[in-house]
Amino acid sequence: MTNDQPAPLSTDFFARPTLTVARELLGCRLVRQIDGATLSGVVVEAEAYIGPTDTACHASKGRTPRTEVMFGPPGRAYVYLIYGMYHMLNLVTEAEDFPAAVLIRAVEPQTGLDRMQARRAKPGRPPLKPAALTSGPGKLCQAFGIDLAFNGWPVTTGEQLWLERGQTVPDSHVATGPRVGITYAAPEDISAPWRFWLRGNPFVSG
DNA sequence: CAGACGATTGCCT
DNA sequence: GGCAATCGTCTGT
Repeated sequence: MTNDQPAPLSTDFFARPTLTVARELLGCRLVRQIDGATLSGVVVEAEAYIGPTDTACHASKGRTPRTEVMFGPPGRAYVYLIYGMYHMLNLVTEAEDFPAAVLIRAVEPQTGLDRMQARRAKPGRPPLKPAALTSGPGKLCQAFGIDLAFNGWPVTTGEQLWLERGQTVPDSHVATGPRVGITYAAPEDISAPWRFWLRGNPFVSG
């Protein structure tokens, strides 16, 4: 039978080197089904966190209840709470028992912007501009309704939360640089160019 | 069990 | 540009 719907990215997609996955996630669509609506956005910024020797990676401090998901099979979500208020969405990569993940830092909203607006709105404040809806890891989780309930969620089944291959992004459109907010890490990890984004895209967190 | 802190955000000066 | 918000997780007593 024919099927016009794009398939969710598979386990094989995530079971590769984390830098490769982070780079190739650019241009892919993040899709969320919630309250009978479909929200989606194109990934425009992502960061790689790679294994036990990467001191910026949570799992470098060992296997704990929180980091357990990163030691598990690829293609699952690693979601955690930061500063008591914001959720971060990561996708587990590489082989089982090698703890690594890609942090989705920003998406360009495509569908369901009104729902995102409603989720992000603050009482007594003017409506947010589209560029403010999902231009940060905490923002996009709030806009997409992603919280700790999704920790460990398989993003390869096409239910509730998944990714789809999008338009191929040429290397000339990709910029790389150091990761954001990891001042506690070792100098060589702070300077590693493991952040990827679409050059000039206004939805990048900056 | 107390205490420190964080892969952020948004309000305030 | 400074800084408070707010809580799960981890460390050390």
